[in-house]
Amino acid sequence: MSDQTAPVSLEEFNHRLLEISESMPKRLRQCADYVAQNTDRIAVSTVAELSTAAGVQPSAFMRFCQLMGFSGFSDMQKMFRETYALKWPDYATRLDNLKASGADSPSALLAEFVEAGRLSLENLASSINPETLEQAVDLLAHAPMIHIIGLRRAFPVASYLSYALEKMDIPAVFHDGVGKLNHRHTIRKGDVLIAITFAPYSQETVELAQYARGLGNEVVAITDTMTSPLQKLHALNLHVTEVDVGAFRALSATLSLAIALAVAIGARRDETTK
Amino acid sequence: MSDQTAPVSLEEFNHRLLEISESMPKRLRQCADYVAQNTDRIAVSTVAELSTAAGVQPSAFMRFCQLMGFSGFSDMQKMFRETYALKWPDYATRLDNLKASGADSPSALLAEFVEAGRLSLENLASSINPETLEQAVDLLAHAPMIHIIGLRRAFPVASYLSYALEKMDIPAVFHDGVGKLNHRHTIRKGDVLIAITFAPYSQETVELAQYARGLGNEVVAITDTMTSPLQKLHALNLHVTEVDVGAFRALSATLSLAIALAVAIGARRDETTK
DNA sequence: TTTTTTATGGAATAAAAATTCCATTCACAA
DNA sequence: TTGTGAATGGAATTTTTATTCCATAAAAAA
Repeated sequence: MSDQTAPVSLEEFNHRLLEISESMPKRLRQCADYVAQNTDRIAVSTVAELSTAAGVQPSAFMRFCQLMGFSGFSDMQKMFRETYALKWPDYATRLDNLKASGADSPSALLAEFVEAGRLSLENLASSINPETLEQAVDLLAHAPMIHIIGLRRAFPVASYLSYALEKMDIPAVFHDGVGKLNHRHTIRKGDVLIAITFAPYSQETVELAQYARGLGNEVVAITDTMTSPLQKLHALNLHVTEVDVGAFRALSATLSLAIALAVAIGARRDETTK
Repeated sequence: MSDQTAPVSLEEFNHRLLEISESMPKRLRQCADYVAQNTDRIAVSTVAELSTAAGVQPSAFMRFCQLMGFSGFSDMQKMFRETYALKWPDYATRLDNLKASGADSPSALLAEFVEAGRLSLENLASSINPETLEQAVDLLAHAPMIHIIGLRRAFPVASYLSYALEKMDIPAVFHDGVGKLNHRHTIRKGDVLIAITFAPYSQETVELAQYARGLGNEVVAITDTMTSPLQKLHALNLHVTEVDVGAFRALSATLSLAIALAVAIGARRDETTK
């Protein structure tokens, strides 16, 4: 079977997986990759299910189990079923555990950000107005070119938006501020600007929005309060409230909104080109 | 078998259990009691195991399953295996409202990303090992300089990390790849590199990590699977599994981890300078 | 007490799943 | 190109697990 003794814990399992997945042939590598991403499914699935999901034959999955040091699938599954009980205390308990490591330990802090993220996402789900979102998507899907600006704290959001649009082959200019170079002259009639900014509002972002508006272009704003300076410009406002942890925020909700916006634009454009 | 339709969720199951366990004969009551206390075992056990543990015959357990409204044990187990991973609570209703706007409307899409984000955060809370995180913070808090790299999809994470560290006056170099300029020579003895990359792993990130490791520097990796190439470098691995929506992911969990890491480093440094 | 209904245990059977085996394909070296 | 060994797919077989059935025991009703 195998020259090595079988892993008896998740750590050992992962270690072994890493060690040998490099040198595996194609099909077995597929198993390794699938297993690495879906470790939690092993305890509750059959070889047939797993092998199908991984895109291989049951017998190939079998060989994978043996390479991992187990006598077969059942043997491997046994390990997962046993260790599974330990990971089960539910989410609330787990958060408590993280926090328990000490009032200001890194894991307690992480737990707070996770909580804040969850709350922000819930807020987002209830506060976003489907019609406004719809309008924004419609506007952006028909724009010959989309311009994106977001600096400082909003920079990650802007860059992710650019990444997503680029992936979908949607023409977009990212006004990233590198070298203080200004790309404002790339804005043409009919183009739409996505401006992302949070208090304290960044000067450059507000100015670019004003400039675009001055040319008669539409502006979609992703911002945090109703009193944002972008409001005055009659920009189409997508309003996100993030829950802070101290002076920091995790941006979970803002990023989710951004990526949803991007994918929706992509989908809409596909429809209209058909 | 049963006049009633089978429960399709944990709530329904518990409700049913409560409702009928009163009127059950001795052995079946034993089953009900055992199941009420060990609900989590159902998905990963056989009838034989469960009936033994409950102190009854397999056939008795069988009858119990049927009384609960299932066609048999397999049918009941199926429900538990399916709900095993996804047991998100009742804000689901609000999401349903968003989805109601139409199957592929922007708000339905947003709802999916919100769900995915929440799941990812829950995964993060359970999969992060407090000790590993602690080690990473310790390492980074004592570094004379922190280097950060993360490109493509990981770029927003890297940039947010840089932003947060800068806000806290922690010396950091962001290897942002602008102009393909390479800042690798700024890495000095004792510096620590934070490398962020997800499949498909970006060449530049892996190379910088290898370079740093070659100089004898520590590397903290934020990555998605156990088979990441950074694993081989014996980097300190912080492992995040994001739930995808189609080909896209919202980065909620990764960003939360990043910001928690940054703030923890800041806090730790304040302590030690006192 | 006797009869009837209900519950129970355990063995027999059916179904499903794991595992093995072998013919075929593929990849590499000669 | 041809030969050789490794890798793969799929069907056959074995093992495990679920399910049914029925004889017996217990409880309830007559």
